[in-house]
Amino acid sequence: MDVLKDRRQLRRQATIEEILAAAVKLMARDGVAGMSLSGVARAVGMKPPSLYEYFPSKMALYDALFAQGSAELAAAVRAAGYSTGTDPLTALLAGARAYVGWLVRHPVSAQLLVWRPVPGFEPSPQAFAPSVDLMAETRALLVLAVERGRLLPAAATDDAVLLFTSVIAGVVSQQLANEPLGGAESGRYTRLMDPAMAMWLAQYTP
Amino acid sequence: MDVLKDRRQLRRQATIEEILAAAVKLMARDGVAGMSLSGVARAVGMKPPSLYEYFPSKMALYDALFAQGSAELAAAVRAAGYSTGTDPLTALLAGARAYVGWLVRHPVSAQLLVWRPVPGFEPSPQAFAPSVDLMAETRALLVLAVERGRLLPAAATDDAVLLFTSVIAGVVSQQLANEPLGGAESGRYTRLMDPAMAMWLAQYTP
DNA sequence: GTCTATAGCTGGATAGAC
DNA sequence: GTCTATCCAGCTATAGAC
Repeated sequence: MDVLKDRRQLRRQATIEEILAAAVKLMARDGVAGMSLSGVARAVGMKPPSLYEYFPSKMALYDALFAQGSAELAAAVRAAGYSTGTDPLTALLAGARAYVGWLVRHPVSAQLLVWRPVPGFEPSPQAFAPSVDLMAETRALLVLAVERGRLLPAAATDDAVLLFTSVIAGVVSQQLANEPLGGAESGRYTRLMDPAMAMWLAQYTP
Repeated sequence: MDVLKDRRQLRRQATIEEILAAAVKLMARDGVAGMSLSGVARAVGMKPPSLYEYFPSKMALYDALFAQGSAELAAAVRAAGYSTGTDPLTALLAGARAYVGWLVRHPVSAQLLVWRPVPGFEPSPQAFAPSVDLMAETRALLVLAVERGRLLPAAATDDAVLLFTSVIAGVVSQQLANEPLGGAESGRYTRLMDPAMAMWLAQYTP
C-alpha cells in the first residue's frame, strides 16, 4: 500500500499492457492462432522466458486478451447506451451500433471473442463474465421497452432476442469475413447496420 | 486411356478422398488450424512423406478441402432450388435453407469456408469459383423474383442482397459460435431460420 | 525481473533407397 | 508409391545464474 509498492505495481501493469498490445499486433499480422510467445517477446524487447513472469502460459495470455476485449466491448456498449437518456429502445439501438462498431474497429479481438480460432483455448468464466452481463442487460432493455409500450410484447420472447443477436452477428460476420484483419476502413458495415436494425424493428414496433 | 490407367487413377482418387476425409476428422478434433500432416498420415496409415505424393504442401491440402466444400455446398443449394419447380422466390428460400443446413451439418468445412482460421491460407481462385457462381445465381434469382412480381423492385438492389446474405450469415454465425465442432444436433438454427427469412421477406414482399 | 542455456517436442518438407 | 532417415525450423516451457 505504500508508495513504492504502488509504483512497482504500476510499472508491472504497464508492462502487462505492453505485452497484450504487442500480442494483438502480432495476431493482426499472423492470424489469431498464429501468435507466438517468441514473437511477442521480440516485439517488446524481451526474451521469451521473461514473459512467464507476467503470464504463466500462452493460454493465460489468450485469456487475458479475451478478458480485456470482453470488458472493453461491454464498456463501449454501455457508454453508448447511457449517453442516450432514458428511452430503452434508443439505448438498445445505440448499444447495438456501438457493439458492432467496436468489433469492426478491433477485428483481432472480434475474432477471439466471437469465433474460437485457437485450438484448445476456452475462455475462463471470469473472462467471459462481461459478455454474459451484457447479454443480460440487453434482455432487460428489451423487456423495459416492451413495458413502456415502445415494442410489441413479442419482442421480449426468446425467439425475438435470438433474432436480434443473430441480425447483429450477421453484420459482424459480413465485415469480419471480408476484412478479417481490419484493412481498409470500408463504410460497408455502416451501410448495412441501419437497414438491418430497421428490419428487426419492423417486426416488433407497435 | 486404357483400362489399367483408369483403374490406377480411380485408386488414386480414392486415396485422395480418404486423406481429405481424415483431415476433416482431425480438424473436428483439434480445430481447423490445428490439423497436422503427421496426424493425417497416422489416420490413413501412411508416413508423412507419402502424403506429398498426393498434395505438394499443407496449404494445397487446405485448398483441396476448400474446393471440395465449396463445390458440395453449391451443389446442395442448387439441388434444393431446382427441386422446387419454377417459382424463383420458392427456390431462393429453399436454397437459403439448404445453404444453412449444409453448413450446420458440415461445421468444419463451414469454418474453413466462411471464416479464415488458417494463418497464411488463401483459397485459390479455382477453389473459390463455386462460391462466386452461387452468389451470382442468388442475385439472378432475386432479379427474376422481382420481374415476376413476387418481390418489390427494391429487393434486387445491392443493399437488399447484402441484407439477405447478412441475415443468412447471422444464422450460420449463431450456430457455429455455439457448436463450433458440430456437437449435439440442436434444433436452434432451424427455429431461427424461418423467422429470419420471414423478417427479410417482410421488407420486400408486395 | 531478466537473462542464458537447454530440454523436449512437433512440425513441414526433402533426399534417396526400395 | 511407400518407406527410412534426416534436416531445419520453430515452438512452449523450465532450470538456474545474475
